[in-house]
Amino acid sequence: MLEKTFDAATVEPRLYDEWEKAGAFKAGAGKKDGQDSFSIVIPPPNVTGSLHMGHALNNTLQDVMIRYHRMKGLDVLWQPGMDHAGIATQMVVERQLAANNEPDRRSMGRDAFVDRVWQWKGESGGTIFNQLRRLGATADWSRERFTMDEGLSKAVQKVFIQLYNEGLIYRGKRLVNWDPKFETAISDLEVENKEVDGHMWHFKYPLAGGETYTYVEKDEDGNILFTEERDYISIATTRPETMLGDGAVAVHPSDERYAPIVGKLCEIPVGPKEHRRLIPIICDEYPDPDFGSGAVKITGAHDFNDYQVARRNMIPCYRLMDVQAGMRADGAPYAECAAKALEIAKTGELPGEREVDEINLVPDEYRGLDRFEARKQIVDAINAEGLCVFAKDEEGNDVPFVENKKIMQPFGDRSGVVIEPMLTDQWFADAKTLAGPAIDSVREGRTKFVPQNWEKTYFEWMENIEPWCISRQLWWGHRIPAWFGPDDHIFVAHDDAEAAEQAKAHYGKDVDLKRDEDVLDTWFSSALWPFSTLGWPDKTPELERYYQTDVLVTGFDIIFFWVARMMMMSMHFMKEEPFHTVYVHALVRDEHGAKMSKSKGNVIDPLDLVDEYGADAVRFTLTAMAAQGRDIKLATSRVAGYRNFGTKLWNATRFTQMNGCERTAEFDPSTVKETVNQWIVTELAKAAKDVSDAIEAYRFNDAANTLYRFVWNLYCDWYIELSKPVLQAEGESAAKSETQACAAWVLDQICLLLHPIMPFITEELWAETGKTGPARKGLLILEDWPSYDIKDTGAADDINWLVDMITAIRSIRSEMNIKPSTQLKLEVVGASDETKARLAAHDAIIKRLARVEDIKVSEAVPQGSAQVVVHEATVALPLAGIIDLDAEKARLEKDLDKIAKVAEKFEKKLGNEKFVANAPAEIVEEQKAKLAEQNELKAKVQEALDRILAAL
RNA sequence: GGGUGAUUAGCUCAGCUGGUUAGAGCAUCUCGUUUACACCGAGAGGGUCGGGAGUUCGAAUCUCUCAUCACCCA
Repeated sequence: MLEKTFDAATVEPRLYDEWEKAGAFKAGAGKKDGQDSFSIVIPPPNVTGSLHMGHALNNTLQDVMIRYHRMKGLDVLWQPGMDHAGIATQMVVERQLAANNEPDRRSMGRDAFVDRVWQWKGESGGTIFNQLRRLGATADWSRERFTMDEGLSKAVQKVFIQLYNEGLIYRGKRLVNWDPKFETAISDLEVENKEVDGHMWHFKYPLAGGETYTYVEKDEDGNILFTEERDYISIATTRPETMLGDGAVAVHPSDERYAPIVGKLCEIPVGPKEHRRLIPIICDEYPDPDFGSGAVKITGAHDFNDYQVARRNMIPCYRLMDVQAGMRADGAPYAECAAKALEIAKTGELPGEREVDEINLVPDEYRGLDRFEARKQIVDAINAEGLCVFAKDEEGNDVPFVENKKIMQPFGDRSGVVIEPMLTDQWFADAKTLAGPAIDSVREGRTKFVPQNWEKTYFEWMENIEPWCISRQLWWGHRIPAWFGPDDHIFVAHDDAEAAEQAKAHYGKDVDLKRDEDVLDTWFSSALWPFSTLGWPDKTPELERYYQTDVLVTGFDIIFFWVARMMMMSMHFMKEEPFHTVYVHALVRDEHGAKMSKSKGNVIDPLDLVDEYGADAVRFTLTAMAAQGRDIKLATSRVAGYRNFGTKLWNATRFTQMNGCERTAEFDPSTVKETVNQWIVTELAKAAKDVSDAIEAYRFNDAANTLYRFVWNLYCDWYIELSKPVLQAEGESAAKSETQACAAWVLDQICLLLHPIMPFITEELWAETGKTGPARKGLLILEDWPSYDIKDTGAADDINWLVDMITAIRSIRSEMNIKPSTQLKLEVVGASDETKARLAAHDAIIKRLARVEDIKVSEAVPQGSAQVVVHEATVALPLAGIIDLDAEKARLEKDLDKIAKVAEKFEKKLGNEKFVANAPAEIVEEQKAKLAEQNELKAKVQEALDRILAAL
């Protein structure tokens, strides 16, 4: 006999072990001959990561599909693995070194540090997989891959070399997002733009040689508002320290105010007086004439917009900062550099990227300062010189004009420090070219997004894709297979020897080569995931069998990271999409819809939920809430509710055990005789089809809700209750043994259907109910997904009538305050032959469930009865002297009112000529039938009311 | 500023291609040891589907518009 409740905490680990021992997670476990494959590659979690709700949802849905398809007999592979997370992992290990007072990364050297990272990985990496096991995830752990393992590294190398040789990877000096804490380039997806309090300073850039012009401001109609003779142009900036690197001042071509001075030079109002730099005033579409003064300083090396302007207009980009975002302290003294810059400004001739980069325009006194300290000093210096724009304070004094305003500032999502746009040498992949086929795949429907609207986001991003900066200045990652000759000529090769060979051919002699220090972006290796994990570049049977994979399951916040990159690389190297479907699920938020974050303290740890409610409840909750196109607001009450659902099923099984419901080998659902049994098997077949359809259509919530309804509302609330009179009758009968077998059989089917979502409790019940009756083949996890050939015998009509009858009597009892213990007598008036037959057939059930001791068919309603209309018949409860006639009158009136309202709706509809003329005939018929039904009901209730009125 | 999505019972949400008497769970109220289950059962109350306009015989569902909120990108 079962315990009263399911003990998830002890059962779950035991079952997980059994599954694993049975080899149930292995690729192809339980596959049927001739069946196709079904494969999913896990979106690789980060080796430093631990399980959060997003993972829980993501992996639950994958596991539901995996378990479902495995049961369907497909050759299933769920390929697990992790990525090496360059920055995050390096950060974790560096922190650990610091905490242990060990030498830092630089003092221990690259090789020792990388060894140390591997050591860390061996000890602490991948905790997330143990957490996924607790959720019941059935990935094929024996095939776990890691982006840094040998095979995947080989794939990365091959891809890099091939793309380089195809001209799709190149090296160049570009503006990239620079993280000064980690001292590496990062992708713009790793940058978080946040609104912070900032300042906007307004400064005067004096015109060269003391020139003046008439500054005129006009309103929309051309009326002059303000005129002033000026010897400067006014600039607004939020970053005064970058003024040192200005290459120009730009104004909009349509801006008449500055038309007189376009093409002239102006002076940057900072630095030693004798070396003030002159820069040109140019026209460009970029400045917004209505914003600030309408004039914008152009600092190509430190701002993405300025960079574009600089490139368009041949303006030099002067780098001002070092790798830690301190002001540069290298190179020639300021005087020398400033002179070179002045020369460039005057001639307009742009030297090479390298030469420009050697010019350090940071004045000597600011060299080596932190950028924020430099900012402060520069502002002070300009103000002291009176080259700021002035405003009046409250007392009418002139004060420097500084606006306090919100500005968007980029932060590194890992480091949390302000990201600096920085001109550096990096490797780039030609994402635009690679994106082409990937865009076509989706446009031509070879890969579909579910829900479809995410296609738009995908296109948006892919069509505006920028060159992908793939190099990182880190030590942990795939080192770029490129060597530099003495003249910086690049040799891309598989190893030193090959590079040396290439160099020898190039130079005609042996030379010293220096290998590139940089590693590749983690996403470069993740992009290969769908095929590299299957063994590419080798031609493995796995690749043959499981590529293309079926579906990628991911959150929308990560479409760019995973989907886009996997699509690009797969199309290029495999010539086939990595997956035919991308299922994009929601973000899990807290119950009020706020994003879960550590700082808010509203994080729900999925493992805490598993501890408290069991993995099945957590899985069911996430599945039931995974409606397409909506965020999940997770309330723990919901999880508790689904835990209760599991207990309900558990206890239903317990009931069947107590009532001799054993499985029998010969039970055949298509030949059951009892109406109740016919009904439940028909409903089961319907539910099973709905569940299959829902899972295949990625409508996971529908699958969960269908099961919930079937198990609780149909099987437990009605089937079991309706079966009780038969099951608990004395002695043996055909009806009893059929019902016993049927109840057990349906329970088996429930276990099968529910297993993908609630694997543990169903497996446990499967074992429990397997202790009697025919022996089980094995574990539930490897059982066959059911399908049924059960014809509808129309039993549902009968049962619906029965349910209506019982509910009506219960309702009346409750409303008339009849004690539950009171046994009533029932008189049914105006019953059709069918109703009479049903009354006879279900006599015992009605008596039991409605607590009635006697049922008879009568000609007339007895005086002083409570009455309720069930279909065509009036059910009278003779309660003369007991019932409150006024209350009964009120009840019937209320009823009547309700019916009248409904009837009115139909009448109105049918009274509309246009409706009758235009609506499909079947709809009109349906409405007519409904109206007739309501009218009939109304008449009966009216009669009942009349009888009460007569008795009053 | 651009984009996307949301707005349905007190709360969290279903409601797919327009035809339901607008549903569920939780919460609420009343009743209940009818021995599978109080992590339960029975019954009940509760919504002019964010506002407005339109298309249509018919709109929670389609269109427009406004409002509020959220997220993404500038």
